[in-house]
Amino acid sequence: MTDAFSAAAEPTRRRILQLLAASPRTVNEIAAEFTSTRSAISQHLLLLAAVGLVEAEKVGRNRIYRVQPDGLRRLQAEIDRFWTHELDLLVADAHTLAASRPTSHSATDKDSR
Amino acid sequence: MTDAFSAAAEPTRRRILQLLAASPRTVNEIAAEFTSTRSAISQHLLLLAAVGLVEAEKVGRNRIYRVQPDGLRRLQAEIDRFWTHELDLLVADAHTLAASRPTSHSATDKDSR
DNA sequence: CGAATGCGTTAGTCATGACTAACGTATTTC
DNA sequence: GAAATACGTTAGTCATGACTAACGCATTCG
Repeated sequence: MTDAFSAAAEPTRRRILQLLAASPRTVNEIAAEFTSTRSAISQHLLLLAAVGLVEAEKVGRNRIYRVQPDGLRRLQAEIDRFWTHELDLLVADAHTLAASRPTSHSATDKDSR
Repeated sequence: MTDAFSAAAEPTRRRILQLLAASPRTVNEIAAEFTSTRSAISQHLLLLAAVGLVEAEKVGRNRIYRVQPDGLRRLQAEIDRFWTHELDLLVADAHTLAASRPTSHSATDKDSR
């Protein structure tokens, strides 16, 4: 697991990143948002730190984790590189198709979201 | 593995999606781009089809895979939902910081990429 | 009709990731 | 200084995913 894309894709880590983006937190504060143990969350945090998506600041006996903006920018670059021109065109096609065929299954599917 | 985000994050599947976005292909044509067996690629394709990111059209004894634009749109929506307002702000900060502190560690780190 | 081709399927292996429990360490509190 | 707190660390389990090999089915070709 060396790339930020794969690291950020895991559902638990996605939530962690969103929590930390809202505001930096300690490990216990983060773990309080989940049902699994603090150890599990700590390991997720260490992984996120290993790929440079978060960083920790030790203050007293606490470790305050925060998102690392530069790592986040790398993640965005990875996603952008994946989201090639062709993919973009296909999505655009999906939009126009959904607009022109409002009664198709894709349109109802869109409503349910 | 039910969400498109996790499914698309796997490196091999990322490449498959990009290949299919450029143009639809048969399983053998796709497998030719990789070192692993056709079976492995086929299973990746079935997984991608299961989450609705690709679809197959049977023509003769070939199965032509193509990206499913609607599924791709769902993936984009998932990524957008992950990429919250806060994450966006942090990335914007990274940009301005990189511009204002070109000699900082983050700037040299950027150069090495 | 028999051989070859294109794929999906299945079984089984191997590596890896997510997790818990127990422990060790630094720091604060009393 | 002893207990409590906040972590990281380690070991070990369990589930899952990536993969190969072998097989089966349909389709095309000779």
